[in-house]
Amino acid sequence: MTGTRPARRGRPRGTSTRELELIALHLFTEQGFHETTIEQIAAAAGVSTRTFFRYFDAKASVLWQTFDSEVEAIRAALADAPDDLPVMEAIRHAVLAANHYRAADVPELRMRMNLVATVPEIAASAGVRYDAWERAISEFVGRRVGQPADSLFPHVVGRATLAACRAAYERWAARADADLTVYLDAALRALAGGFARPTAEP
Amino acid sequence: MTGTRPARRGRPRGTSTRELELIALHLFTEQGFHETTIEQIAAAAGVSTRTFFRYFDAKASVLWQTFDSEVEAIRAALADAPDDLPVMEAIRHAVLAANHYRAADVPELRMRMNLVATVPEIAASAGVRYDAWERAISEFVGRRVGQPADSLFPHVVGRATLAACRAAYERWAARADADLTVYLDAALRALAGGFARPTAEP
DNA sequence: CGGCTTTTCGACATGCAGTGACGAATTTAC
DNA sequence: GTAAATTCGTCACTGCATGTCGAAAAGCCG
Repeated sequence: MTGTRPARRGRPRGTSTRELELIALHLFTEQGFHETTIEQIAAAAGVSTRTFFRYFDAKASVLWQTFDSEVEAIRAALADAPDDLPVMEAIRHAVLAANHYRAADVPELRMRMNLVATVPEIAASAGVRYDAWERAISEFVGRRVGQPADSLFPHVVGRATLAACRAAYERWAARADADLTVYLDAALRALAGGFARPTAEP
Repeated sequence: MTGTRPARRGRPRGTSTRELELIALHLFTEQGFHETTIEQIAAAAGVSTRTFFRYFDAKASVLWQTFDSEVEAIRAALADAPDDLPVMEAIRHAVLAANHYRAADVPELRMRMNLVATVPEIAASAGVRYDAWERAISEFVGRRVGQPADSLFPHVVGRATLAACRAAYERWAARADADLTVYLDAALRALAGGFARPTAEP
C-alpha cells in the first residue's frame, strides 16, 4: 500500500499536489482563472509561489491530476479485452468502465469539466493530456489491425474517439440531467455507427 | 474588390498581419517557438513589440490567419450541398473542397502544420479556432437531422470530424508522400464507416 | 500653405507566469 | 551531536501581455 510509511529523510513537504488542486479548483470557479494568481493559491496552501512551480510546471496543470489516472484505467481495460470482441465495442466498454465515478466525486468532476469547457486557457492546456488518452486508443487499435499505432487508421480512431467523448463530457457538464456514462455510451455508439442515423439526446 | 483603394486617412500601417505571419513562421521553424521572442518578430518587421499586440492578441495567434478562411469555405460548401446527399458525404466533399491548395502554397502549409504538430504551446492555441471549425459542421448536421446544433449528436459529429481531419493533417505533414486530400478522404471514409474495417495507409 | 481630423505607432509603466541560483530550514541516520 | 538528505523561501531575471499617453504621418478642407 502507499502512504503507510513515508519516513523519508529531510524536511517534510509543506503541501501536496492534491491540496493545491482542490484550492485552485475552488478559487478558479469562484473568482475566475485569470483573476486567480498563483500567489493566492500558494498562500492558501501556506507555501511560496516558487514552491507551487515545484509541484506543477504551469498554472493550468493543477487541474489535470485525475485525468492521468483515467488514461491508465482505459489502458488496463483495453489490455484485458477479449480478442473476439469487436474493436469499437472494446473501446466503448473500456471508456465506460473508466468513467464510473462515485457520487461523492461528481461535484468535483463537474467543477473541473465546467472550467475546461469555459476557460479557453484551461482547454488549451488539455492538448498534451489528450495525446496520452488518444495514444492509449490508437495503440490498442494498432495491435488489433496489425498496423503501427501512428499510422493513419489507428490515429484517426484515437482522435475521433476522444473527440466523441469530449462532446459527451461537455454536454453532460452543461446539462447534468443523467449519468455521465449515458452520454458517453450514446456518443460512442453514434461514432461506431458512422453517424448513419441520428440518435436522440439522452 | 479589396485592396484597390486603401486611401484612408491617418498614418499608414507599418506592417501587416501577413508580413508578421511570414516572419514568425520562418523564425519559429528556424530557431524554435520558445527561442523566438516577440521583440525579434517585431524588429524584423520594423515595428515595436507593442505594435505586434495591436495585430495579434497572443504570440501563437500569428499562425492562425489562413485557418479562419478555411472554416468559411467549409461553411459555404455545406450550405450549397444538395439535400439528397447523405450527411457524411456532404461533409466529406465540403472538407475536401476547402483543402485544395495550390502547389506554391504547400511549403508554407507544411511549415505551419509541422509547428502545430510539434510545439505544444501552438497546438494549445488551436482550441479556439477548432471550435469554429466544429461549429460549422455541427450546425449543418443540426439542420439536417432537425436538432439544435449544440445537442449531443451534432456536437459529436462536429468534434469527431475535426478529429479525423487533424489526424490526416498530422499524418500528411509527417510523411508528405501524397496529396493532402488523399489523407483527408481516407480519414473521413473510415469515420463514416464507423471504423468497422481498417483501411490501409494511403 | 496651414490648421484640423483620423489613424497608427513608440515609449513607458505595470502585472503576472515561469525559471535559475543559493542558502536556510527541518527531518532522519549514524 | 554531527552529517546527510530533502524541501522550502528569497532574490533576481526574462518574457508575455496590457493600459496609458503623447507623437508621427497621412488625408481633408478652407
